[in-house]
Amino acid sequence: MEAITIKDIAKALNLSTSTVSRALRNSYEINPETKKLVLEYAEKTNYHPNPIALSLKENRSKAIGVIVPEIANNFFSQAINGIEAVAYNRGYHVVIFQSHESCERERSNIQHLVGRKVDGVLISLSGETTDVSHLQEIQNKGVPLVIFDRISNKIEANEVIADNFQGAFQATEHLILSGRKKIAHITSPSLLYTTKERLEGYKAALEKHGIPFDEDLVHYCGFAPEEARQVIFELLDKQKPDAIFTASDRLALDSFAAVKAKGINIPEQVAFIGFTNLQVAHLLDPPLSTVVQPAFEIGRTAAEMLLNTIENKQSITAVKTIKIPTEVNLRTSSN
Amino acid sequence: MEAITIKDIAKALNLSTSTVSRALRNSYEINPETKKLVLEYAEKTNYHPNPIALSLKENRSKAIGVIVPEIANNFFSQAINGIEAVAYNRGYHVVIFQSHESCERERSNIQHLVGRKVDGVLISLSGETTDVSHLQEIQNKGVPLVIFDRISNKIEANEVIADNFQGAFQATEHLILSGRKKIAHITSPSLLYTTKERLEGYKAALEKHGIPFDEDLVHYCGFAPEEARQVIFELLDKQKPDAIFTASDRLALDSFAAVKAKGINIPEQVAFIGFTNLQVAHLLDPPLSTVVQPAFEIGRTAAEMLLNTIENKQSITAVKTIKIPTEVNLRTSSN
DNA sequence: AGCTCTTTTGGTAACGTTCCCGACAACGAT
DNA sequence: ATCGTTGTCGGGAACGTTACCAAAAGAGCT
Repeated sequence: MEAITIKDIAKALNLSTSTVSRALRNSYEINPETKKLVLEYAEKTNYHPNPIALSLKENRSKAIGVIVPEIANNFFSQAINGIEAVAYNRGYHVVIFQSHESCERERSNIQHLVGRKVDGVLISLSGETTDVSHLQEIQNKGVPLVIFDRISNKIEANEVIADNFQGAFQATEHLILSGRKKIAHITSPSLLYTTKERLEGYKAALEKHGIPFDEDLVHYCGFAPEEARQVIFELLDKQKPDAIFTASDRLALDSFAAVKAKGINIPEQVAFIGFTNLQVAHLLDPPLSTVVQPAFEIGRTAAEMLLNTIENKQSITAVKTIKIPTEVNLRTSSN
Repeated sequence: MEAITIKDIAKALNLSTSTVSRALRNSYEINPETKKLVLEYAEKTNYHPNPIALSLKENRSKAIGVIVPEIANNFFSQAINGIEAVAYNRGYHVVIFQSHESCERERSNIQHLVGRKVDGVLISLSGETTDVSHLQEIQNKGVPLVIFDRISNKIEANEVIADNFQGAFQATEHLILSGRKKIAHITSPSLLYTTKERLEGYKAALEKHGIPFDEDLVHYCGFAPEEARQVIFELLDKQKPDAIFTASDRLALDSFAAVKAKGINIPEQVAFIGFTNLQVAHLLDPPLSTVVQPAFEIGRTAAEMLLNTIENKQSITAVKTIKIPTEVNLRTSSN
């Protein structure tokens, strides 16, 4: 039950492999009758060209690679759906890998993808990644690359991001306008690009409304499961904020749960707003205000950018960054 | 900036390709000095063997393929994490594909995977898949295969599933014991294996407690976004159930939202329990009772099974089905 | 000296495909 | 009749790697 090859067809029809090859590609220099013969035989025997042999010869694969930290994260799975939507329409397969927030895994994934000659790579950096030499390397090799959401300023590449500053600014300003003064910000590791942008938005809103920035109200959380809980507990005991603004899907949930576990009323005692793509936000108790990133559209845009550079509709040298607006959904949790 | 090959090394060191190849594989029949020379040069030039060439030659790839309907579904992303955990430890890459509940996409993904010579395939069937000839085909070709969660009785293969019957039975019985009599069951398309099993569990619980089975209380929902909402609205108007038991992640959420949108109190007017792996169940309003599938463990078990057959620690012919217990988490929504 | 036996290396085919080059008719034009 | 042209086809190399079969040289033996 081995797969049939071009050689098998050639032998069966008493032709040469080159003739068969050309017949299958519908070359003009093949006799229509021969062509028909070959095509019919191929159809009958369920012939499929061996993509590996093709990749070896042509150094391409009609597939693009996607590396995200964690598909269980709503933002990323939605972004992937955006990516698949355009890739599929344009005839590309999408190969999905997770870095699990590990730089080593990320490097290994990159290795695997370029080794297998994907035509391009879409990546959102792991929370551990500071050194981006692996990206620089594939870029030097000429592999088209687009970084989305979690980008890095250590490398010049095509990028697609949400307007994190705007989202954070709006969220914070909303909390201020609803009368809150001690607004805590629970956020991701400080080296992430998104972390910085959101922090800036947060600061800018404070400044605009004359509220002094208090370092003790900002807490960076790693990816350990219990970390956010601890941080929130401590925060509620010591700084006693009257509002909490969290970055990231994961932190929003963990923090939300922690505040409730402490028996603190939302929004009466503490207002809450999260930077998250949770689809159940409106079903929570109380319904959670969110800053939503246009995940699907980010994925779509990034994939379009990548495919355009792959197909040379877009020059590789002129890198650019596309910023997509975020959306604020106000619900009960923030008044 | 092209990748370096064995030929390049051979030329540079004035050796034959076969010698270089053997030196790199640390063959015993190579002079230690030559070996050292080659290894050092390879290290220096950052040589990596071309996996495509290897696959072409050896018909394998040290990668396994996973096909799931939708990674945005918690159950599947958790299962994938289980799969990756064992695959990574055993030196395999995991290539993830989504069928988006489309049989055609599923077939295309299968094609791509076997074409690219993955060493085995893990799959959970799309909601549309009735004809499993594509699976039969790859099984005939000798590609190791494990089906998990959404299995099919039209093909004999290694399978890993949750104990859907038990979960549904327990959920239904719990609703009965808490005094409910008109228990609706909102479930997935009837052709899915999980649908049938859960329905059987539901029926069995009814029967045990002498409640007649009412066909009108069972509703099958497709994958359209608004479908569950419509079904719930109609159900609440006509049959007026005093409890709802839903299958699947998606249906639990959509139904839950629909009931709330109708202004019906949970659990006072209608008790609610869902078959779901939602991580936020305890944060909902009211906290949602759930039957939880051991997603991670299902993935882990399936991957182990697959890798064992790949590495011939397990015979291909003796197929078996592993069933893993579900867990019931009772919360406010069901009293 | 002639023989076999190791040790170490090289050459080549093969995996499946495409592409370049050339071969060989048949044909019309000079 | 000779010459280019056109239409069809086959042969071979190449992509990067490994496996098999030789081959050469030296060592040790009778």
